[in-house]
Amino acid sequence: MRELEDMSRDGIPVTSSAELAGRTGFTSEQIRKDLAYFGAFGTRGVGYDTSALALQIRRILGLERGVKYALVGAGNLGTALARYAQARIHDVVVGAIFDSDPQKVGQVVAELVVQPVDDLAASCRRLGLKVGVIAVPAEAARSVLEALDAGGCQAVLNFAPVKLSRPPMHVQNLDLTLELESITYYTGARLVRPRSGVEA
Amino acid sequence: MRELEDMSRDGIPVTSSAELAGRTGFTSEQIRKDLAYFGAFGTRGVGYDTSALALQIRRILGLERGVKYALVGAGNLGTALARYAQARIHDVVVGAIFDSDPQKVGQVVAELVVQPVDDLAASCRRLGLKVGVIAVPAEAARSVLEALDAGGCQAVLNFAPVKLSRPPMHVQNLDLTLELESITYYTGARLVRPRSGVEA
DNA sequence: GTCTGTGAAGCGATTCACAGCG
DNA sequence: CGCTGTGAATCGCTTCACAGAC
Repeated sequence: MRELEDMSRDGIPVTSSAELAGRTGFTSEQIRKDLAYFGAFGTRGVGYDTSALALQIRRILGLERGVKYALVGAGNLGTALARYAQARIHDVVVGAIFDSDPQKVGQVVAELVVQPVDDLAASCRRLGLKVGVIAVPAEAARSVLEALDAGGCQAVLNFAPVKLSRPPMHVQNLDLTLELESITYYTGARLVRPRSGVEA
Repeated sequence: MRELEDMSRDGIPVTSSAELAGRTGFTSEQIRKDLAYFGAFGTRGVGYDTSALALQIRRILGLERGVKYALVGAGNLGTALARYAQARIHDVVVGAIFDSDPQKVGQVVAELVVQPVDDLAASCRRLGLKVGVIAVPAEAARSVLEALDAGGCQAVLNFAPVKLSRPPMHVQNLDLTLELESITYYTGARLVRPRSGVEA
């Protein structure tokens, strides 16, 4: 979607799955197959209309009407996420920020006043927030998830280093500490050798 | 590894793949298979020694001798990562922080003085840093990767919203904006319906 | 001729199922 | 008897290859 929008902005009206492949690192078949799950968006013998396809993907992702999410945790990571998103993305935007620390409540982060976590569920309902982002310590994560559920959130991105799950919600766990710890595996001096072709 | 260390700390000396499965959300076969790639660490009929297995995994990941990494970008995300890691993880630790902004250079973040990016390659070599973390804007990411390569880094975690790759380095791309944008897909009101069983 | 959309083949990863060992 | 370690079966995703549309 990003490449398509870049191309459209640069005045390139049409592209092919092969060109997109070159720009994204996926294969052309992969791109065609993925699109096929949702419909047929190209013209045989020609390719894809960059702006039209970008729009379709926006629609598929549900980004049409700018999504607002509940950001829980106004610590370092939470603040980074709020500012980051505010600066870079236009379609996904922080709708409200929450924190349990009375010191943080009332402060302004990314143009929003930090709310007490106790209001989380109620605020989500009132503002109609369907997406939550958890950026709190591991211990607090589970209860935050429950509050988001109670507030009617359907999708959650969890940055706390615990694997959370709560059907039928969609919970995406993104553990940065894990990421940092596993990357070291790819450091040259291997101390334990895998038995066969690992190395993915 | 984390569960094992928790259990060991809590005085649980032995566990089974089934118990680990329950605690982690993986299946027991998955756990056994994964371990099998690297050797045989359990005792049939008994299970695994929690502390011994944790140690083996540490060794496999190369976490034995605390890894230090080069953190490039002392912005919001970079700062969050530095403090985050400093507080939570003990085995993976920031070795040096770099930024291109003269205003930031010289400032202290997570007990380290921010260095100019121009010194990146040289500092990596001097300090023997093999892991790099990129937390700079998209435009600057590619040149940072090149500098890390020149500095002898072998594994890189890239937070900039561009897909980077540079064999034979191992580059892990972790695009938070992408993560934020895709999570919205799982929001109830689906506007485009997938053709078959998507929904992974 | 070009490039999409898609059945069919291929392949790696997960799951099954059980032999082997304590 | 319990639980690991592992070949075999299965599954689903990726790649191939080509018919169909322009």
